[in-house]
Amino acid sequence: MPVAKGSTIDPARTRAAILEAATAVLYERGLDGIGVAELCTRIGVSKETLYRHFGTKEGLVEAMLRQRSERVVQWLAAAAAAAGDDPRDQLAAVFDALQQWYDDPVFRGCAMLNAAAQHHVETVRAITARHLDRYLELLTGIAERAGATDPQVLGRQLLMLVEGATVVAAHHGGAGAGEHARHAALTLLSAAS
Amino acid sequence: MPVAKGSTIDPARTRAAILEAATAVLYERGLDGIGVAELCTRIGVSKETLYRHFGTKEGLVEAMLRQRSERVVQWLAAAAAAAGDDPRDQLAAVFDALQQWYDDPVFRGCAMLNAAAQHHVETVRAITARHLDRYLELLTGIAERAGATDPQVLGRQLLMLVEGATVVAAHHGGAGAGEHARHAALTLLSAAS
DNA sequence: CTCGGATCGTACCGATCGGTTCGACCTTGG
DNA sequence: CCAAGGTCGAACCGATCGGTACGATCCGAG
Repeated sequence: MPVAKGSTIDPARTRAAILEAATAVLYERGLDGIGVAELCTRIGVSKETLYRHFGTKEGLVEAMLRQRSERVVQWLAAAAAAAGDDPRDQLAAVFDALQQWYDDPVFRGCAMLNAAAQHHVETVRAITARHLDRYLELLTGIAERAGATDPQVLGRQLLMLVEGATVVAAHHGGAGAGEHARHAALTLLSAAS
Repeated sequence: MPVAKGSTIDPARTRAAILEAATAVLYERGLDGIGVAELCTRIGVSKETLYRHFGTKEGLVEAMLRQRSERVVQWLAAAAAAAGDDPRDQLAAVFDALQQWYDDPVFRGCAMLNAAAQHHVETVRAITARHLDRYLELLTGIAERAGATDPQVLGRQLLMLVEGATVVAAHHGGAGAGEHARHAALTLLSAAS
């Protein structure tokens, strides 16, 4: 479906639609795995329009990574919040949500880590670092509420489990990865409080 | 330093030297972050020589990933073996070795994972999967010798910790990552036996 | 009804890509 | 001492890259 014909009611809508469609394609093919020309035909938009909205391919990539990071973190936070007040339930809910993600046929690992692995550009690496920051914040919060002796350290260990589970799921098969990681996380949580 | 002048005593030596030098450059710059021409000048070899030995840039990448995977796994296995007979000591030694790696200024994450994140080629993904297999084998062996109830599951959880620690160290700062992961690993090992 | 702007499609740009070829050189084995 | 072959450096190839320019089209606001 073409993004728009002629003038669109709202240019911002066009930008959002491009971002949405480009995210899917770039995640599937890799940032350097598809050229701007083919990308444009795939998402049904002209190069001129894309470049007016994002200036540069890098600009598009950055906008997409920012949006994606935002969404993923909020999604996990929501899953935790929906699990009730018990920090253990919240932690379990995070890994259950991750397992859901791993089971998605289009799952190809963490988009931010994939991007940082290929683009050594500073802004991309900064977005990835910020992404891990927000993960860490979420997990440290759970550790604190669970009364961990050292919530900072436990949070970081849980972050490693989250990222490790994602890596293993992406490159070694995702079946049961979330469950195994959840079990390990709860063990660490028990031992640390 | 040029790899050789005129005919070399041993063409295999040339190939090994190219592999060695190319590995460092490609790891630093990313597989697609440098062209074959610049790569050749950087490592002091002509394109013709490189192409005769590896046929293709992909061929070079695959050879380099295979060698690298081999070395990393054997290095970790050696570190574990050198720690004595106690499985706990062996596990701790693995994470101490990892911390050493994280502290290396040229550390840029796991080369296999980085490669798999950008090249969707099947052979590259296969090398990465095989790499994780060997990691898993090492860790499961430790879990078995430690008398874990379910060595397969514990091995996979330890694999997640290893990969997670590497990801965090690469993208979020490596200080203390190995120690935190080691502590978590020993906690899991205790809880599982 | 007209005007301004968002869009399309296409052609085009210079640069770089991976890969090939060739003549000259050097070294080693016979 | 000479032939064989590994190597170099540079030229060269077609393809593709990210990015720009332009005329045509369409739509909404006045």
